[in-house]
Amino acid sequence: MNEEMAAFYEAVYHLAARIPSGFVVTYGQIAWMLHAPQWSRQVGRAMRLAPADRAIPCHRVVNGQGRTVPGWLEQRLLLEQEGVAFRENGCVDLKHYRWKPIDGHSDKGE
DNA sequence: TTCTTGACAACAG
DNA sequence: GCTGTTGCCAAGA
Repeated sequence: MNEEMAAFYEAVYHLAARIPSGFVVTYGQIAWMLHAPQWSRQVGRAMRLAPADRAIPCHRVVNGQGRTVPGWLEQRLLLEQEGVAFRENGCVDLKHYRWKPIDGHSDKGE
């Protein structure tokens, strides 16, 4: 664990803590925001190591395919309570619930 | 020290 | 659109 890694983890926690209710973000997007798209896996690892002291809504973080964490059914329930709709296959509509810290209403494409 | 695993993303079928 | 395989980087045994 280097200082850079620790800073990356802190950035992940800080960003995840900014996720509003009713919206979700992907691991890859978080890594992309931190200028480290190759560290998408480390984002997921940071979430698993997410300390309760930060009160991080890690349940609002899903993978790029919109699928929830296998083995963690509670995540789906929590998101449903937030207002996020799930498909029959268990995937989330990232097209409608993907949170953007830079812009949160434009979805026309660019 | 090396090998295996993992809350993933991207590409192929 | 969904499932399966490959590659990335770090942590654990």
